[in-house]
Amino acid sequence: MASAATDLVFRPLEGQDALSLAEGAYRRLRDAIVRGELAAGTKISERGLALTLGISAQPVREALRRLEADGMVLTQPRSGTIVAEFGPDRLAEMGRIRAALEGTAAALAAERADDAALALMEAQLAVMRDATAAADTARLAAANERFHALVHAAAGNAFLLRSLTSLRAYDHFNRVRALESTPKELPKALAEHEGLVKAFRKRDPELAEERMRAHVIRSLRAGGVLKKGKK
Amino acid sequence: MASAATDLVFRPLEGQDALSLAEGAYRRLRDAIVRGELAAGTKISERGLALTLGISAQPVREALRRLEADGMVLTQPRSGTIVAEFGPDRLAEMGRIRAALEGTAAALAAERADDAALALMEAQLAVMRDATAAADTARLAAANERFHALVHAAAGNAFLLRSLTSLRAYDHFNRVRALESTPKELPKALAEHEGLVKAFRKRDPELAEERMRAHVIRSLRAGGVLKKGKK
DNA sequence: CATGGACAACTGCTATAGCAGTTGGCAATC
DNA sequence: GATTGCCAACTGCTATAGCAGTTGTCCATG
Repeated sequence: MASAATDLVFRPLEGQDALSLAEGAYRRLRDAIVRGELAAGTKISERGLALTLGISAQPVREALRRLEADGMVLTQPRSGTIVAEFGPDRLAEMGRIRAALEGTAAALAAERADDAALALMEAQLAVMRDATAAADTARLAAANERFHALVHAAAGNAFLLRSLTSLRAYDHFNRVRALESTPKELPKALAEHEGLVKAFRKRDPELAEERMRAHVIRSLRAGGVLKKGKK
Repeated sequence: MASAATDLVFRPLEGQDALSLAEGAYRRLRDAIVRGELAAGTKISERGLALTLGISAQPVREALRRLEADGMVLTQPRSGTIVAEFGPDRLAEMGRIRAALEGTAAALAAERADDAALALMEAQLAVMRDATAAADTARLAAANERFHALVHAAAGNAFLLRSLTSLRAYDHFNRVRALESTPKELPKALAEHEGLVKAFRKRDPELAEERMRAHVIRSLRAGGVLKKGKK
């Protein structure tokens, strides 16, 4: 019998297809997991998945190792790999980890971002102002993503970039929800982003770190990932 | 001609040898890099390294992917892999990232550590008290390592554990240095550890996070990784 | 001497095959 | 009926071979 994942219909990868098969398999699997198409506890077989995806077992294995590092699957050596669970507690953990790392990234960005990078951020701010005024949540979400990516790039640390990219996936659970939750949420987030860039302009790492941290935590609360009472 | 890494003599792996070849290759390479035996910019070939280690190319490749995630090597697709550089700036970055993640781990540990885990930590504290009194830096370093590992385990997050384990490797650059630097350093670190456990006992995540963060940052300053003036 | 251009020797990446543990069920035994 | 041992069908892991890009060198050409 083939793996339980065999039945799954994976959505094709959009955008550039020049990716390696391992990278493609990683993204497909990651997306399938966060979308709930692969329930927690589902057994995953390297061979079975390779058959489903129409590729060899090696790239699949590589993808699974990355997912394991991301905390999305658990591998028992010589036994099997299963999809990890994503209860509220775990999502809250990942959110707090992300807040800490985003804060560090902001601190580094405040020290290093050059004028070109800051200009790009401000360009995204302009887009976000428009989208906020128009209440265009889809456009806003995209601009928000690009803004944070610019900060990560400005930080200029490979480990940090990689970690934050991995953590971003967990955000899919509540991203749209957070933006649509409250009418007050949109302008509040915009103001925080603007304050962030001001901190960058002032070259104030500590201020930038604290603001980014607070921003992420508050947005997580708005999405219900973090409880109101707790830090 | 074989790779430049071929000449290297790798130290055998101590302890358990039941590890997978990929895991073994990862540790060997990581240690060789942090020890400076593989200079920055050194070209690494999957095949060449496999030949040197006497294993196949697949485990080597897997090790290199992990090292890339750790920020220790850079891989240009279809071109080559080289050892990354570790200037003072980069080490400072990694230290700040580690401080942030250790802080989050401490916060989670404060919420979840049960009596058994706390007892284990206090057992390590006792060892550290002895070692500090005897100025036995080697014993102290080992106990210190175990103590932090206990905190990471108590946090109970796979991603966090993996990340901190990776970051720990960077600490090799200055670990011994930090402990031997000042006579005042040892008792100071001990006091901080004790304060940390008290915060755990009080179930105060915010206090634990702040104390852990301050502890890591101060120890990094003692080792010269972070400048005195900066955060 | 400077300049392309092709070829050979790399590189990372993927496919196939087979090894060695682990697991679960079925049959023989108590 | 409960228990134990065994065997077949898995599992992740590793080895070998070959693909497809990239790179540098050497020779022909201007």
